[in-house]
Amino acid sequence: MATGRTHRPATRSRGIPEATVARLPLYLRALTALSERSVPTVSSEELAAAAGVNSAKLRKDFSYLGSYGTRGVGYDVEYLVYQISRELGLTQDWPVVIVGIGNLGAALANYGGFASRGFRVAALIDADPAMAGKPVAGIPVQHSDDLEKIIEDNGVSIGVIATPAGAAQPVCDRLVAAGVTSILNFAPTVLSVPDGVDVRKVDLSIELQILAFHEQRKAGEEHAAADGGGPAAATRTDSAEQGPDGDVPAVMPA
Amino acid sequence: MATGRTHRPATRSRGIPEATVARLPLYLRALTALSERSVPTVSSEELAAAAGVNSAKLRKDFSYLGSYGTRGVGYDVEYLVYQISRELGLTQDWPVVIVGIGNLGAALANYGGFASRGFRVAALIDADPAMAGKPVAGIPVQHSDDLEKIIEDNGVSIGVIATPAGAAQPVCDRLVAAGVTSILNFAPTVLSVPDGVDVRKVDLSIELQILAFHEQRKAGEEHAAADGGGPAAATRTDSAEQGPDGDVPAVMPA
DNA sequence: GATTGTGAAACGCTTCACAGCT
DNA sequence: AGCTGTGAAGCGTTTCACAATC
Repeated sequence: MATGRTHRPATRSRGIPEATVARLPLYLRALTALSERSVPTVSSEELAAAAGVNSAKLRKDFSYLGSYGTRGVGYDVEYLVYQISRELGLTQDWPVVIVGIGNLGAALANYGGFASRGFRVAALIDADPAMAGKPVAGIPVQHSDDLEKIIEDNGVSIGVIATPAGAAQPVCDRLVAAGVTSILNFAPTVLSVPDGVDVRKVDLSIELQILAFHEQRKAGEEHAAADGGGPAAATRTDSAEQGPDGDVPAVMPA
Repeated sequence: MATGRTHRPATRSRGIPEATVARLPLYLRALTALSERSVPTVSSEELAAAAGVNSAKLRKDFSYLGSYGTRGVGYDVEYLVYQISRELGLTQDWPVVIVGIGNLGAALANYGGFASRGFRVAALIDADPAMAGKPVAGIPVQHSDDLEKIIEDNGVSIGVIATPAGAAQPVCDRLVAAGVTSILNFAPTVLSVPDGVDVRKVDLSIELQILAFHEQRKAGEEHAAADGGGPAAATRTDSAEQGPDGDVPAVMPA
């Protein structure tokens, strides 16, 4: 029994808040860009602007990782890249399978951002026999009959589902049964998974609907725009938050 | 003058919390499925399970929209579908342009979830002259030289950016200059936009990195799994949250 | 008896503001 | 003088628990 916590108090893994975890990849991207330009150090202010968050939040986030900065100076770029990579588990190689090689699956297979972050597309899987053997992004597509074997042979623990909605749950079940414990779901369905499996989902249509909501509001609000006067109008909001990142990611501890 | 709030107290548009707005599409999807099966009413418990949230949250969410349920009975499915659609602005037609017709852009163009939700792909735009005229998802690709004209002619206010990272900001600037006020960004960059423009972003690699973080933790935690005994092990977590939905969407009021 | 709608408590995240270090 | 690291306050969200309603 040990601690006896049945449904986990909330997902804060070893003291790092989920909201912070969700931003680490953002910082990492900004830092990588700085690193490529051979910038040696950054202040929280500069890095925050590059990542699109505010500096107090960034400093608080980093404080959960440890004291990696130098007061009066800033953060060492290379050192931070390493620390964040390590924290995210990107110093190791993650074999990933993509199931469902339609337009989206192909796009994912071709996406450069994976390889550069420690993710390796170990296999592409599709249910269509006509696809079998056909190379996509230089990787031959394999038939879904062999899904279990592929997972086991490659030691895959992360699976990406890019199938139509109807196929997602069966595919998910097979992935999990074969040993996958993290799933990124692009199919517009709620997946049921056993305890210990994490699911994250990306739903393209949902994002558009949220935009439509705000867009609709704008149309019905032709006043605040006109009365503030002209001057401070077209200023860019460089450091504002954007997108579904100020997450409460709710990674399903399941 | 009016209220005099300069930088918006936080993005709660007309009393509906952002977190709630982000879940409305989820409820809508579940309700649509029930509607297709001709289910007349649902309880908060049932609908919550179908949407992957808990029922208290769902009831609270609906309470912001009004009192649309009947105590002792539940919610009328058709009525709720209508109310949520209206709230999200989906009863009107939203012309959308997709810029960058690579693998991802093509996948988006072919994605069925748009059309069924009031979104209409008004145009596909790409910078490659070789693509011009080529039909993708039945829509001929147009050259980006004509971007401004396309936006204006079609009255487009929502743009989707699926270009490489380097092209995203220039494309964004042109979209905004031409009148687009909501942007869904798939390029791995932070976009700067003027006030009044909303940006949401979807970053495939970030989602995987978050999964990797949790995956790494699992590997170093071989104890809670083994000692709880066998019985209650393989139970499905049907109603748990999943993915980046328990959002604080942080739609950039910009 | 069942189920909604909602105050109030609990929780986690963000922001402030400044002490502490270089 | 400059910038980090962080307690404490402020806010928004979730959850609880029960009165109101059918």
